[in-house]
Amino acid sequence: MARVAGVSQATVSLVLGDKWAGRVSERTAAAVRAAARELGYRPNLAARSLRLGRTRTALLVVPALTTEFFARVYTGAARVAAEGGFGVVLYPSPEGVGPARDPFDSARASLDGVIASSMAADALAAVRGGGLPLVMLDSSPDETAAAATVNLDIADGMRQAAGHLLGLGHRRIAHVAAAVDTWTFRVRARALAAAVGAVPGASLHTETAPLTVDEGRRAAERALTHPGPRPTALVCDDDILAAGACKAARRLGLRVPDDVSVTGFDDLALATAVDPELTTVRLPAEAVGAAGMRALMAVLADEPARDTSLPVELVPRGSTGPPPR
Amino acid sequence: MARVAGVSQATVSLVLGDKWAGRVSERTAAAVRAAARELGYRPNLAARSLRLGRTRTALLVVPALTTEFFARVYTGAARVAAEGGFGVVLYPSPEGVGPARDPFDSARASLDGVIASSMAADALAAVRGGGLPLVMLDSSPDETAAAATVNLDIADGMRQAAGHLLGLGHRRIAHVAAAVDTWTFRVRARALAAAVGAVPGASLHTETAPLTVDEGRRAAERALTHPGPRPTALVCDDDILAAGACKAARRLGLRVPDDVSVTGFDDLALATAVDPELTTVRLPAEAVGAAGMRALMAVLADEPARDTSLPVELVPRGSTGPPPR
DNA sequence: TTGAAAGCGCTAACAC
DNA sequence: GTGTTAGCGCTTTCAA
Repeated sequence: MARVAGVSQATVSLVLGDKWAGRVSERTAAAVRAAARELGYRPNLAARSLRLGRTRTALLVVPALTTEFFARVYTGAARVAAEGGFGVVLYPSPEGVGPARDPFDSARASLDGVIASSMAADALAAVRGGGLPLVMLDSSPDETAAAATVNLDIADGMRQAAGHLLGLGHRRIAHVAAAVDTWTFRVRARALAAAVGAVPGASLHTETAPLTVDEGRRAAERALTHPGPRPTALVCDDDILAAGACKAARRLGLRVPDDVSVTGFDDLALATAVDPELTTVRLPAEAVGAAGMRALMAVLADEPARDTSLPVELVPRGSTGPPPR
Repeated sequence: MARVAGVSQATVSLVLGDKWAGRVSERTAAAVRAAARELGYRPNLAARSLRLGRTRTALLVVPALTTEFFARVYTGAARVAAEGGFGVVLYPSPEGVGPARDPFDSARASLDGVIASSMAADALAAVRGGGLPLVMLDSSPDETAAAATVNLDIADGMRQAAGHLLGLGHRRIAHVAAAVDTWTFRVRARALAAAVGAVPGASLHTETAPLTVDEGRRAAERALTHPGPRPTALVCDDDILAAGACKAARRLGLRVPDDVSVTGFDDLALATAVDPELTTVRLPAEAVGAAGMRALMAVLADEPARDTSLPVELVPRGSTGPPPR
């Protein structure tokens, strides 16, 4: 552009790169900017990346975007990235995008770093060995390969949910657990077991289900029709399962929360779309994405990226109440 | 890489680019591939883009990903893109990602083309004038700026929904309409009015609401408490609004579908998460994204990209039934 | 304060 | 069949 528009060539780079401290006269700088605006000039990113060897682009590895939770993680990451002049490309693992087996190929960009959810474990193998800085989301804090981790205080969230139910007087509790072998769900199971185990006379039964409404319903039906006294509370590993659990209860002629209480996890839009609204543990999804991106940018800038832990919060709503009788 | 690993340099390009028809010996080709695998060689995309002047990257402009519908559109587009060696970057307009006002900047990539939802109209202004091939999704078919359009037969969907209710005997119908001034919603209103108007004795009342559960509930409450005989069916512009409408009915002590029928639009996961499950019009979101990407790739290849229209389908479920008495 | 020149890694035309 | 070469648009010394 420059060569035509005004004065020089390298000068343009300096001006547009805000690196003209005392190297370019105010006059020429202004001229350059004017010309740039006039021509609608956009520096060629490919050339810049080639020259710099950095792309200012991060890869976000998530298990399918169609889960609102990860869509929100993306949103948070993208916001922070944009503020820092970075971009984010997505690698939705298996089910989502089909045959794009290679993350470095699926994203048509060279990458500076990777942010990965622990739930996309299978895709992680491919990412490892890329030699790129890696930030792990919601994973075991002693994750070794990661340059930094962003964690949610999942255990505390589950303690809050359990405490809420136990405080209401529930003693027979069933866990509708996600059939996903991942740190975050293992923590939920462990924290719930610990909380229930600490209360004399309280008992816990577990059913597992893939993360769909229908499977959640089936698992909840199993829990509610299991031989022996019926549980009075269903603790579900996420809101999707909880929605299924509510349907199960209703199918069995039970009212929520009068006959059985139900709790979820995540606080998706779904939680307030169902009736009664779900008591659930709110996970700050956007904050997770934002913190992940911030951590990655810090690592890339050789700043110390300390591990982050984000608090979570129980949101009591209509799906829980005292046990019957 | 090549220079070190085996024989030459340009040869590598030919082999890895699958352009060695009768120009490279089978032996050397094999050698190159072996070396590439050994070194874990990845061609530098930035350099390739720079050389080629094309990036094999498309921009998808959507209004916020956190709507499951657009997450699915993205998934479909990404799948087709990956199959064709393309990439997709996202530009979620306003609310989603904050200050990334410039789509060409927000996506840290140079772009070959743009796929835009008509619902992201505000962002479109920025995209226009980029001089890039543009594919419009779910927009007015006589959209001029677009090189191709992918449409849903929204009008037919609404006719099916209206026909379903009218066939069940409903005559007092209320439209819970999206407060979004966009082609797709204007079509819904028009098609519904036409269908109801064609039946003697049938009447239509309209309330509008922003696309949230809560606003849907409020609008439905207004519709159900409006002076005069109560509507027996609520036709909602999407599933989110329909979920709100169900809550409204229940708050007013009305049963769904015994006292009032409710229909949605989209067939999100939400539609089967609520109880009763929503009768709704299924929009093939992934197919929209896929068709959009296919059309864009065709345009970029100078192939004739004819406009596409995708059929939609009513899915009758538990939220509709005959009117009371 | 500005310009000239090199080179990032790749592809395509051309020479051998 | 294979190697040489030029050049994509940018940033960054280095000279002027």
